[in-house]
Amino acid sequence: MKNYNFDKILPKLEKFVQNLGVPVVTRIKDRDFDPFKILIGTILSLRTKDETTEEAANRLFEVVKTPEDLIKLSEKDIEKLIYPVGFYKRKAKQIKEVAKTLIEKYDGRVPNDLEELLKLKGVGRKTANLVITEAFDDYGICVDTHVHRISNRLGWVKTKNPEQTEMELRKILPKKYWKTINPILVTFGQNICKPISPLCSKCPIEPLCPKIGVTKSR
DNA sequence: AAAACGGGGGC
DNA sequence: GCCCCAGTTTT
Repeated sequence: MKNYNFDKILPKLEKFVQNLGVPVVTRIKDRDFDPFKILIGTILSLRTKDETTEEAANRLFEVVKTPEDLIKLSEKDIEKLIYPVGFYKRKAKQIKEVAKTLIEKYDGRVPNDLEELLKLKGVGRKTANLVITEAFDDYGICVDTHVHRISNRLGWVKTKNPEQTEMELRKILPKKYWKTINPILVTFGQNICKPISPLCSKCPIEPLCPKIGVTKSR
């Protein structure tokens, strides 16, 4: 059995990011733990900065509380509400279609099921797993580019895309870390273990890191 | 000035 | 597997 050092690394990183002086990224602020708002907010957040997402989500949710509210709006109206986010035209179309599907197939509710979530337009593995962990407090592993990159650098996995990373982590990562690995590694990845020129000299787990694929500079 | 960026869809 | 998307920040 390979020694992944999860119990050495993850608790240490969790403490480290908590003491960084920046908020630990959760990607979900206060959405009243409403699965619908969490799902829609997550779609809006794709490839978009947190503050921008928040601005758009707050505007949208002032008007829209339920899938029924959302399908009443035209795509143009939705575009205006969510405007600052990237891909706003596509996202406006997607979230309206998601709302329609929720009403037609799921009685207006968000399913707590990975496969069902993945059927929704605009929902991929990252979004679906985030909804499962955040909205339902259930077991999922949300693999974004940070989790993917760092899992490879640390030698936990040897994969070339996030889906493969998720599948490998499902086999090797203790369940107690499934929910927290994303916020921990995202915050760590933004501040220390960056894609290019990572700050290894400031890294608390540097001695444990084989630095696979780490590029000092371009 | 390029490239990257907190993915996902369509092909 | 490859290409596109939209606007901002890094390099």
